[in-house]
Amino acid sequence: MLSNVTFKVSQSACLKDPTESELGKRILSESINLLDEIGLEQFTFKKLALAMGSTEASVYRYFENKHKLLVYLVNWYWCWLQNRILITTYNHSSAFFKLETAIDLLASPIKQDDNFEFIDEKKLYNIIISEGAKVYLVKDVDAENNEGAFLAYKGLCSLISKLILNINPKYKHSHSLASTIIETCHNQIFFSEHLPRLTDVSEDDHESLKEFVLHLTASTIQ
Amino acid sequence: MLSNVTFKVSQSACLKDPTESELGKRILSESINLLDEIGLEQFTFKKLALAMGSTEASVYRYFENKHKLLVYLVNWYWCWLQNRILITTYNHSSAFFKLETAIDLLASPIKQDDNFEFIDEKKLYNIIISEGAKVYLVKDVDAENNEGAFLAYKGLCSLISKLILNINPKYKHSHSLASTIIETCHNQIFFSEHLPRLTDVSEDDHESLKEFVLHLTASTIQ
Amino acid sequence: MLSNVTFKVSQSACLKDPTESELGKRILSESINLLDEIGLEQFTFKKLALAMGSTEASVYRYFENKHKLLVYLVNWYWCWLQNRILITTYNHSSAFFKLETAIDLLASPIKQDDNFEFIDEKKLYNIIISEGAKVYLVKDVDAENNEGAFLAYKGLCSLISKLILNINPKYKHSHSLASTIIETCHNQIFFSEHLPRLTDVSEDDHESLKEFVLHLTASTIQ
Amino acid sequence: MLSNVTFKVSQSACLKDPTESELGKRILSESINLLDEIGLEQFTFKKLALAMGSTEASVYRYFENKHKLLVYLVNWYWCWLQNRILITTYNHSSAFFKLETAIDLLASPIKQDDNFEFIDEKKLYNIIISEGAKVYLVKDVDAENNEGAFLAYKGLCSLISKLILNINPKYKHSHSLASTIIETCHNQIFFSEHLPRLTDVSEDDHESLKEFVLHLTASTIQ
DNA sequence: CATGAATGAGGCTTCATTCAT
DNA sequence: GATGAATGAAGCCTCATTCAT
Repeated sequence: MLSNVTFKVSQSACLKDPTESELGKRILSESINLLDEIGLEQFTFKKLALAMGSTEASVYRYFENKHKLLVYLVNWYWCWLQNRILITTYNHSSAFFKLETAIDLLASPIKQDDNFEFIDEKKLYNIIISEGAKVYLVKDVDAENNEGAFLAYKGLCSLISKLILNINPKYKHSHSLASTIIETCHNQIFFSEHLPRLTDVSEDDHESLKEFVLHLTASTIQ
Repeated sequence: MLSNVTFKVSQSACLKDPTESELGKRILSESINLLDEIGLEQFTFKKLALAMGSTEASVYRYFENKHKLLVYLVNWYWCWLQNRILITTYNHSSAFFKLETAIDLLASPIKQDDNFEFIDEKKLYNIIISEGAKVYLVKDVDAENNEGAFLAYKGLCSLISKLILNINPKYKHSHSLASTIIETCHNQIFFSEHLPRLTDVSEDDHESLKEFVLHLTASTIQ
Repeated sequence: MLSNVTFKVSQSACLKDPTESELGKRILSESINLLDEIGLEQFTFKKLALAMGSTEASVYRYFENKHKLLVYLVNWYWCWLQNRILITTYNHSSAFFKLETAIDLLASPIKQDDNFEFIDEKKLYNIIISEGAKVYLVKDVDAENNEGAFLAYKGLCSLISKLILNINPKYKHSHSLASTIIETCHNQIFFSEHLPRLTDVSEDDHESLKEFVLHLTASTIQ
Repeated sequence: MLSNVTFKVSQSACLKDPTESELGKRILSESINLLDEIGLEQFTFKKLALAMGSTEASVYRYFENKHKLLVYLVNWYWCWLQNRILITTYNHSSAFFKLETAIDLLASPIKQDDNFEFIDEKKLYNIIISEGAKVYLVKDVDAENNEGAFLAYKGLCSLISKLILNINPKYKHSHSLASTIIETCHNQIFFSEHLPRLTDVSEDDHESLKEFVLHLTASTIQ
């Protein structure tokens, strides 16, 4: 069954694979709850450990620091999304349909996925929207990049870029457009929830967001 | 003289207007240096005070915390930009030219402006690109919004939105497109410097960035 | 009055001169109590702050870490001793008497000195004996040496070395003998208290220690 | 064969004889490497386990803590040295030659000894010089003494003391002189490497060190 | 016997802030 | 108004140790 396809998140973000132990999975699920609730700035391993009924030291066995933990979660999302796009478009040949599917998935909350019962997809989507950009907006982005922290993002971007080029092989800015599509989907949702005067999208109106991004994309590629 | 047009940054971000004292101006100029150098996460009032040859207590007279200081600086940029767009397009009637001018200004480093000798515009532009989004990607964005922290961003967005509507009064997503233009300009520069596989723009190739954004904008509006 | 002669301990060991504030003096006197009581390994700034009724943060304003604090105290001793030797031998011309005086002072507990009411000289002497060598027996001894951490020891050693050369200008190992005298005095007291089979000196029998060291010194120089 | 003479290090320092298993020998050899490299303060069982490719728990089966491990290594040195002195002087009758041999061995790096291929003698000698005193300069020296932690040092001291008394049976401070000889040899080497103004011995000039100590010893005994 | 996982405790350090001058 | 000193709280991290296999 295709939906059973699984994936490995880059191990560079963690010291020990959290999906391979009960404690590790609890770290993931509780950190998603806590990040969603209090945000990255207020999030600490001490609070996480308290919420989990464990200790900071135990968390440190899995993740060097909270930034690495966020990198892991965001990578999980990027991997999951790329996977989803591939699965959903598997039997289709229309490049346009594939691109539409990608935008659809980007603009909608993560579908609950029973393969990952330790991930609350709705909350993780909120984290992506509110904290996602912070994985790269840091001073040592270059060092982290060298460690492969953004390979999944690049993979996703490359996938979308190829769909764009399938539609119009002569389009010059396929990578830029791909990353713009990704960032815009998340940004516009954030704005719709918190700064409505920066968007025309209403809160939870994912259809409208999709329409905006799809029209922008289609127009740009011609 | 038009170039003498000045502006007031929203006072909600600061306890005391930093432009009205020598110390205040030194806080602004040194914090720009330091933020550019070490980034927001590593930036503290202690380090700032040390760099200034002053004390933390003195900084606290002007800004409640480092986040408010960043809000002040980013607001300064938004005000300055809106101002620049207005000045540069003052004598022109073409809506398209005006929009092109806005994109040009967004995609280029801030021009050194002798009215603000305490601002190093090149460094501030770097800060906008690397740290700008962090002013709103916080848990208490709604509270800050109520205090008016983002009025300047909304003003800028509204200005661009109107230019869009001047060109095509029927376009449905003028605000979304406006904020997308703004965010994309900054994002693509960041990617060009740190994550080149997410963009087609080369480092410092502002012309190429402009071309991408302008084409995207024009295509989208029709 | 000669006995009023004072001195400044090298400031490289501290961030802020502890003798110039009440808090600083309390740090010195309480750290002497605590180091004497529990030893360097068990000593922490947290315990010191607790004993002082203050906070770790306050201690950190004066000393970077416990090692620097020990360096300060040991330097204080070396300065005090050199001073004492100079004062006590001021009016004398016999080099041999001077050397005898130096050994006498090295082999005896520090005399209570009213110029430094915040120093418990008896306890500081215990610290010198038990912890003194640890100021240089560390991996970054070379870096600390460059910062001048051992200038006072070198000064003391140089003083004794000169006394040796006054007695026998042809003696080849005056510096080695000087440092041997210093270290031996402290070592033998430690052994007399804890490992009596390594010494012939009985506990608190400073006369016997003096006799041993003086005889060794005199014989060696001839 | 005399050179095959072996010895047992006091078992009080360890929970399980490290020389009787492969893992135990690797603990010894890797801890010598690591102590030489980073010093006792920075040394932890975690780092040791990492360097060995083993786990902290495994190390704990052999040694209670890093201090006990150091005690073991230093005792090994003391036993080895006493052994060496005995072997080297076995066929000789001159007490003076024997004392000279002892000083020679104390003042020189440990000779590589093929009976102990898991001991890097050069590095162990460095550890003795830099960390040796720390085995007794601790608060619970008396308790450790009762457990027999310093029997080997006392044995070595007693041996040298007897050589001294062989030369001059009336000398009053043979134990003090013996411990002074031992400590001075190590101290002067440390000074020659790190604090040259405290010694006349040049780095690696073991001949000069021997000359100094031998002259001091001979003069003192008469 | 050896190991991998987990943890309680505490170390060191800095932050953000207040107080007194 | 500006500053220097002090501090409470908390962050981040590591250590030493135990447990279960």
